[in-house]
Amino acid sequence: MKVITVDALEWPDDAEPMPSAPEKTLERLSLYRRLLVTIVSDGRRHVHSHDLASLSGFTAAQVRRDLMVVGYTGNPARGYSAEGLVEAIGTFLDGPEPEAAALVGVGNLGRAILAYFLGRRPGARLVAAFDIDPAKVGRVIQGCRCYSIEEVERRVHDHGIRVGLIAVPANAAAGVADRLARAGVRGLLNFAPVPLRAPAGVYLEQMDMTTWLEKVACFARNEAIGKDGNQ
Amino acid sequence: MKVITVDALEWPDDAEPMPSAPEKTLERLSLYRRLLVTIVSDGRRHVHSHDLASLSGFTAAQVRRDLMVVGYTGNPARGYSAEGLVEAIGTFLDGPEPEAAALVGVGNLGRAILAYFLGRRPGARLVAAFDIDPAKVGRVIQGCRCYSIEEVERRVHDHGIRVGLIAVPANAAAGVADRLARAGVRGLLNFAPVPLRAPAGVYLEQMDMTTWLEKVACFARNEAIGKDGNQ
DNA sequence: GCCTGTGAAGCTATTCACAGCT
DNA sequence: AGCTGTGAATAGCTTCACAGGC
Repeated sequence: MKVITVDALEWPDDAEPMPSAPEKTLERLSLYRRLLVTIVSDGRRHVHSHDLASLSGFTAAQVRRDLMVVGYTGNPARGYSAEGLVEAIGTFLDGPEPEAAALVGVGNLGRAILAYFLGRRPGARLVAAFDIDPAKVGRVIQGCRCYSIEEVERRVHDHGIRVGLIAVPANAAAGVADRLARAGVRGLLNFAPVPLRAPAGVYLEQMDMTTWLEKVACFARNEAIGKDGNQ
Repeated sequence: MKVITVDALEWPDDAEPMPSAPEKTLERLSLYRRLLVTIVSDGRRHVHSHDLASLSGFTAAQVRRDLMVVGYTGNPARGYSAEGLVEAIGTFLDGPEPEAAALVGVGNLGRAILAYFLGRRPGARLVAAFDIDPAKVGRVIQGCRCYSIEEVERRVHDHGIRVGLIAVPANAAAGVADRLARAGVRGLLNFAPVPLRAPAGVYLEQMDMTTWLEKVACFARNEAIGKDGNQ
């Protein structure tokens, strides 16, 4: 539905209590937060939009726009409180508490993913991993307990998992996506090299490395310009 | 620079012999190609835009627009020749021959990346891997020979490598990006969990898993709608 | 003076809709 | 009847530019 008056401009009608924003904005917010965390741990108390801009590679205007959607308001003299912003972005992105997530497929890629998130504490915690290989079941791999895929429904329910990462071979991916969706997962990150059709009501993000590689190769070939790479 | 007449609309002025297109289009083309390859190997000779649409999850109009930029023209009765399209997209994306690419960092993630591309033949071939760990140097890992990072300049030059994949720890990433750029690489795919500033003239793609996870988590929390996930 | 917050303008991307072909 | 190719319309995103505050 269209928005009519200037002041109702904020969210499209259906009066959700909690926020939502353009995908791109969400992505940038996620990055700002991480930059801010390091700023805070460096002992700085305040940041200006152009600080975040130069750290992130976006423009200052863009940064301010993005911060508008989280509703955190700075101060012309001092800028934004770094800590305050981290918290504001946190409640915006994560809500009251970070989501629980599960990884399916503990092969090469799966282990790399676990290692990647080990020690980081993003807006989601990897609380369980699943695999069919009995040799992996029961072990703790990169700090994450591995269960049999057969337990997926029960554990998704018990842990309140709403996010699933798929890192299984191509031919198994669609089945896993379905099974996760049926178990109650609402968001999927697919690392398998096949395009998945998102089950109804679940948000699907495709991690398509082949596409990215080909895109970069294409730009590399044609006098690369774009994104940050100026000129 | 602006484009003036209707018929000059094709490419912005500076008369490059070879193509260029919006990033998003490139991404979709890459996917179409892979879908087409499986269509061809299933023995089908022709496809319609809506076939590609339903396989890829985009709209038929979108597919046709994208194919416009590669300049391949179909036929109202039969649609597009599947083989012809694969080839047309191939020459558009890859040019005369696929780019040579190098991976830096053969840890968990690096190995997973090698495994991922092993056997696939996308628009770039992984022809060399580099690491500082002497234990890895000289070995062949997932079908790819591993060299000392010290050889990077020489090998990049010798193999004509123009694409680099960075899979080193966060603190080493910026240095590696610089070194690759200085050695002549024109496109970078960064898997390290830090935002890199692209060296002048090189195209940089950030593989930011944390961002993606947080985005998916955010949508999962908020009655997920978006992308494909209908309703 | 330099910063934030934000309407308004400018771009880019997607979708519509239809002429032309078979 | 159903498809492609494509101008025109729409929607979405980013940048500009400036009012208002310290």
